[in-house]
Amino acid sequence: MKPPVILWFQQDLRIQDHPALSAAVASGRPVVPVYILDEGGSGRWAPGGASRWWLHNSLTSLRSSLEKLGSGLVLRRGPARKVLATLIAETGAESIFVTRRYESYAAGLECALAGALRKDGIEFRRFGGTLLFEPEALATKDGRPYKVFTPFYKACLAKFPAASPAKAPSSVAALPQLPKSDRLADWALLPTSPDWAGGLRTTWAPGEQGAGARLDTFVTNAMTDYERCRDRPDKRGTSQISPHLHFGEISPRLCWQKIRFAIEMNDHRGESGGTAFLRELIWREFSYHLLHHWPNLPEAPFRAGFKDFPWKENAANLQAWQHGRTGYPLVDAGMRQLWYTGWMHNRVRMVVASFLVKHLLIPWQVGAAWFWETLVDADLANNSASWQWVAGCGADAAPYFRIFNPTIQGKKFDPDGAYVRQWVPELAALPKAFIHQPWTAPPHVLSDAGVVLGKEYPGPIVDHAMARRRALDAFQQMKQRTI
DNA sequence: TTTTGAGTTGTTCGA
DNA sequence: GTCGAACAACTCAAA
Repeated sequence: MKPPVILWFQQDLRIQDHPALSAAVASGRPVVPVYILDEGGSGRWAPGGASRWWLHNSLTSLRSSLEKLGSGLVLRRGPARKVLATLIAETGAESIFVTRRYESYAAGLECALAGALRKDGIEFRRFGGTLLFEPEALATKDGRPYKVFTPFYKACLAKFPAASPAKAPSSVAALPQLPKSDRLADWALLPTSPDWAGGLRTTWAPGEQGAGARLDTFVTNAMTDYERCRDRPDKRGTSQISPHLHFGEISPRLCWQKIRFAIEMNDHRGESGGTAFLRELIWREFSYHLLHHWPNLPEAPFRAGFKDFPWKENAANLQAWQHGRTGYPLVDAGMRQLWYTGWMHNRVRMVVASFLVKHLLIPWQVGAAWFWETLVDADLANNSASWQWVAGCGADAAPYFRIFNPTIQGKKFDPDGAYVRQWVPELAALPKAFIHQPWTAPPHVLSDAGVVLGKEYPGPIVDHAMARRRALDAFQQMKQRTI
C-alpha cells in the first residue's frame, strides 16, 4: 500500500475549500487527519477559555464530517514536532500537508519542521486557504509591504478574482486502521466548576455547518442593510462570522463568492451592503499582512514613539472595566456581552477599547490580553492590529486625539437604549433620556427606576472631560519625550 | 529624488 | 440648532 499523507489540521477546521485536504485526496494516498493540541507551542498566546470552548465543539463537528467521508480525526496532545514524529513512525507516512499559519511562533515552527523533515526524506507542504491573497502576493510599487489600508484594499480589488473555492471531497481514503486518538473529553477544553459557557452555548453553533448557516442568515436578513445597521449593537446588523473565520470553519473565498452571488441574484440591490461587508474581509487580510511582515505586532507598538507613552496601570480600574462596572452604560453593556457570549459588537469594541486606553490610560496590551481570554473569535492578527489601531499606535491608526465619548456613542448607536437594557438590567427601567448617562438623572427619576447610583450600578469611575484632557496631555508628554 | 495628495469608524468649540 | 474648523502633524504610496 502507498505510504499515507498526514493532514495536519490547525486553524482550518473544515472540509470545503481546503487546499491541503484537496491535495491530500488528489495524491491518491491514504490520509491521516490529525489535530494536535500543543499547549506550550504558542507561548503566551495559548488559546483562552472562550477559544478552548469553541475548539472543543469545532473538533467534534470536524470529526463527524470526516467520518461521513469514510475517515476520522486523530487527536493527539503534546509538542507538535514530537507528535508528528510519532505519527510518522506509527503510519509510515512520507508526507505532511498543512494549511500555513501566520503567527510568528506557528510560521516559525512550520518552517523549522519543513527543513528538519526534508533531511529525513519526509515531504512537508504548506498550503494557503486561510486568506484571499497570501501576504507575499501584495506589495507596493517599491516592493514593500503596505502600511495603509486604502492602497492595500485597492491592490486587493485589482487582483480579483481570487481562485474559486474548491468543493468538499466526496470521500477521503483511510488506512485500514487510523492511529489511536485521544478522547476529546480528556483534553478538558470545556469549563467545569463553574461552567460559565451557558451563554456561549445559546449563542453559537461552532463548526462548518454552523458557519455556513450563519453566513446564509446574514445574506438573507442583513446584507442589504449592512451599511446602515452594522454600527447598531441593538440590531442584528452584522454577520457574526468572525469566530467561524478564525477557526477556519469557512474560507474567506467562499464568503466572497456567496456574497458576490447574492448581489448578482438580488439584482444588485444588496450591492452597497455586500461591498461594505467584503471590505471588512479585506481588513482581515490587512491585519494578517501586518502580522506577517511585523511579527511582534502583538507585543510592541507599531509606531515606536509609543514605547514611551505614560500609561497608568491601575488594578481597580482594570477590574471595573473587565466586569462591566465603569459607570458608563454602553461600555459596561459591551463588557458584559463579551463575558456572557464570548463576542462583542464591533462598534462597542471600539468604544470599550478607547475607554480603556484613553480614559483609563491602561496599556492596549492589557486590553488585548483580556479580549484574548474572553473572545470566541480571538485572533492574533485581528486582535493585535485592532487594539493598536484604537490606541493610535498602529499602522494607519486612528489619530490619538480621536477619543470616543461613550455617552454620545450610546445616543447615536443605541438610541433607545435597548442594548444597554439587555446587558445592564439594573438600568432597564430608566427612561431613554438618561439610559446612557444615569448620573445626570434627577433623584426622583432614579428612584422611580429603582436605581441607586453607587449601589447596584456605579457612578462613572472617571469624569469624561477630565479623562479626555488627561489623555491629550499624556500624548503631548510622549511627543516631547520623543523629541 | 522630490513632490503631492491622502489617510475606517470623533468630539468639541465657537460662530 | 447647525456647521465648519481645530485637534497634530506625519508618513505613506505613487507619480
